[in-house]
Parts: sequence; structure tokens; C-alpha cells
Amino acid sequence: MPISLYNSLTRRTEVFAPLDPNRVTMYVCGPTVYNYVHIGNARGPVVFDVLAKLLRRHYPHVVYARNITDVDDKINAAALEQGVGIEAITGRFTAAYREDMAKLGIAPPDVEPCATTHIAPIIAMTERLIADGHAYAAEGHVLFDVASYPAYGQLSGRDTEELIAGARVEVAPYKKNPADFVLWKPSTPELPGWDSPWGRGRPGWHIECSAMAERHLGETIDIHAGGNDLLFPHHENEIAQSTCAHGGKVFARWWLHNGMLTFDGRKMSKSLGNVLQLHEMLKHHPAEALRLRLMSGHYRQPLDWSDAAIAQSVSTLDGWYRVLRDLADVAVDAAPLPVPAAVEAALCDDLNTPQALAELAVLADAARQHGTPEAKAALLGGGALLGLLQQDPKLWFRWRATSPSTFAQASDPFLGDVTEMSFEAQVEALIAMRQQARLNRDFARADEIREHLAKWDVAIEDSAQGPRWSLLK
RNA sequence: GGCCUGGUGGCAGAGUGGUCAUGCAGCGGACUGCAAAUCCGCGUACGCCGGUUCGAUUCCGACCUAGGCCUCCA
Repeated sequence: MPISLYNSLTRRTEVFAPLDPNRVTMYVCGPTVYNYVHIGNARGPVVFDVLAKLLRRHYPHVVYARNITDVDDKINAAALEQGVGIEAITGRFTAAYREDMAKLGIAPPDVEPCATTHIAPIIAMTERLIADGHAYAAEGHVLFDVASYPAYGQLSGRDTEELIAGARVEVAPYKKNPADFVLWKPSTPELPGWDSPWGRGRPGWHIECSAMAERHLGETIDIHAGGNDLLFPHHENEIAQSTCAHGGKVFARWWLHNGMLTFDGRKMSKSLGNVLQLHEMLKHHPAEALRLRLMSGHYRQPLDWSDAAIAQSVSTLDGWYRVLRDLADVAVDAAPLPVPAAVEAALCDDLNTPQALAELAVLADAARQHGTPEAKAALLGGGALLGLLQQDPKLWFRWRATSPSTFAQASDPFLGDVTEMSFEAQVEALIAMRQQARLNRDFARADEIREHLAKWDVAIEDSAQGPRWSLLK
């Protein structure tokens, strides 16, 4: 089944065909690690994680690179403010980023290059651009000469003339044209810097992606992806740099751009201040529900974020995990889970995750009704491609790592002294007590215990197999 | 101002020129000590106005409206 992907460069959906089917290359712009990322920053990683999984099914060798920007003026500002070196900042938030991505079920990329470990390739590429007349040094800076690249503006649909005339950008005196952008800039002694032919300095923002993509993936890559707010100027500049540094070779054959998360109808962004930190969200919601929500709209459309939407994702997963819990004893060959054609077809159609999720719902219904190993395997297999439904259903229903705060007490009205009892032990004891009350047909007491447990967000179901419990989310 | 997306049932959110999205929530019934879960049943959505068509939510045009990029930003 061929994969079709919308290409921002051509503005149409095209059947994907890699340059080399034996080495498919994909580059995704990663975070600048000066703080925790917000939930909107996780959308690209989630949808492109699904894309990577899909590509790996179709091709034997996929090289997926997602960079870490670890030198940047915001990092410098944070380091100065906290009186530490930039490594303290970038180290901490790189680690947090990896942890939070892992919680969302995002597989690590094959390569995770950092700007600071690619200074030599960055300088080399900059020198090449100067030598070929595409860049110039001025006052310790090196700037890309936009006028030297006639195709500039192609990706973002901008008119080069207008950009060169560009009134909105504050024009630095050393620029030939307002649209020229910096490849290298000088560092004052208190700022991080590296020796270069132009003095001690640091790379501009755009050049690192060009240099690292070249280094790890090659001069022409199959897919380059990122948020649509990077389309201009970041990706436009990357194209200019890479194309000019590679003698006119195509830089990226497919450009994919995910839509923004909105919050109260506006783009979630640090500058607007309407952000929700992923790290914080993960403390209050099951990670899988956040992932599901991030996939529940088509990746190119905006997606509104709200508590109600998270709650809906939780309910949806409750239903699917209920099916899997009821089929816990149905054995399934886990090694190669089958991938249902309908799920794959949806994803092959420009990553239509909402359609894929609709198919997953159909599979869940089938599994609930038939309860066969095949039906269960299909549900698990479809979920696997989407990065869902892979945990033990028990853990989904006992998702909270810590017990409710209301639980911390020495004495329980029903159990007496509970200082030695764990949360789970207390819950189990109370449920046993309630079961006995029900057998005695003392329903008033049974309901009292149920209400008591409800205060700890413990919900009880009396199933045919006996009572079972879960934690409300 | 330039470039670009959207406006679908209570909510979320796909899709299509002519019988079905799907999920969540809701309502009625069955089941249950009561709940929960499950099962059965229910709701005649496609911004507005024109046009093309036998037929448009789907194509075309205008309008209204929301949002994104043009500056750091996933």
C-alpha cells in the first residue's frame, strides 16, 4: 500500500517514494532546551513518530534524526540568570525532554544530534557558502546572501523582492539586504563561543539543521518535518543554505508541517504565554490520553486543547482497555502483531490518524463481541502502529503512581488501624468487606463502603467475575 | 496589506457529488440489590448567498467569520 504525503513544497499530496529505498531519511526539527516544552511542542514528535513507525513497516532501513538545539540566546539568558553554565541548563532540559517524550510513547529517533557537537561541520558549511559567493563576513558575523539564491521564498510562497525590501525586520547595519540571515555571530567573553575563521563566536539558528542533516542523513534527504510556524523563515533558510552548499542539489524532497495546538482558540505559544507544560500535564493526566488527543485531529489542521478534550480521550481509552482487560486470558502471538489493513490504509493516506482511530474503534467493537485471539491481536496490532494500547490494562486502570492524598491516615472507619497497610491493601480489604456485606444482603453497608472508596477516586464494578476496581482519572 | 488554512449534529473530529464516519456525552429499554460495564434502540450535522448539475455538505464565485505565517516559536 503506497504512502501518500502532503508536500508543503509542491502544495499537493504525492505518493511517497524515497530516493534510496534501502535508506530512507527523515529529519525533524527538535526543541531548544532552555525550559520544559509545552504540550504543543509534543504534537510533531507524536505524529512523526507514527510516520516513522509506518515508514519502518514499508522500508528496511529508516534513519530518523531529531535534533537538540543546545546553543541559543534563550539558553544563554537562562544560564546567566541562574548563574550557571549553559551545559547545566541544556543537560537538565534535554534529559527532561527525553523522559517526557518516552512517557508519550514516542520512540527515540535513530540520531539525536546536538548543535554544540557539530560546530566543525557548521563552520565548514559556512566556509563553503562564503567560497561560493552565497555568504559574506561582516563585523564578526557571517550572513547568508539571499540575493545569491533566486529560488529563495519558494517554500513559503514569498516574493524575494518584497523580502529584500522587507520593512518589518530591523535591519542591522552590516547586512547587505534586510532578508539576509546570520550563519555565524560573534560572542562576547561571557557568552559561549567557539574559535572560527571569523573570531570567537557561535552559530546562528538555521545553519545547525543544515549541517546536521548533511552530516547524518546526506545532502538530499527524503523528508523534512516540523511545525508550520517553522516554514518561514527557518525552513526557507535551511533550503537556501543547504541547496547553495550542495551545488544546487535538492535539500529535502518532502516537507511536512504539522498544525499548531490552540488554547482558547489561539495558538499556544510561549510569546503569548498561554502554554501548558507537558512535564506538568504528565503529572495530572495519563500520558496515553495526551498522546491520543494529539492524534485525534489531522496533523495539518489546528487542534484545540482543553480539559474536556483530555477527558474524552480518557473515556475512549477506558473503553478500549476494558476490552483488553476482559480478554486478558486470550493468548496472542505478540512477536509480529498483525497490522489491520484499514488502520494502515488510513495512515498511508497522509497520516489520517482520526480515520485510523475510527478503525481502531471498529476493531475494539469486534474484539469485545468475538473475543477471539485474532480479534484481540488486530486491536493490539492497530494500536501498536499508532503507539497506543500497549500497556497492561491493569496499569491503565491503576494509572496514578501515588495514592490519593486523602488516603494518608492512620485509622480507617471500616478497617481500624491501617498504619501498616498499603493503599492497595486497604482498597482490597474494603472491597472484601463490601462483598461480605452484599452476601449478607446488607446493601446499606455495602454502599457506604463504596462511597468511602469513592473519596479516594476508587470506582468499583461488580462484574460477573466478581468486583474489580479502578482509579478515576 | 501579502501568503495560507478552516467554519460539519451537545462536544471532539474524519470524509464524500446521490444508502454508514467514528468517538465522547445525552435519552429510552434490557440486565443489576443499586450502580458500573455490556447489549438493543434513538437524534434527519454540514457558516451565508448565488452558480454549475437530474442531484452539492462535497465543484465554482461572492460574502460573513475564525485562526496561522510574514519577528523568536513545534
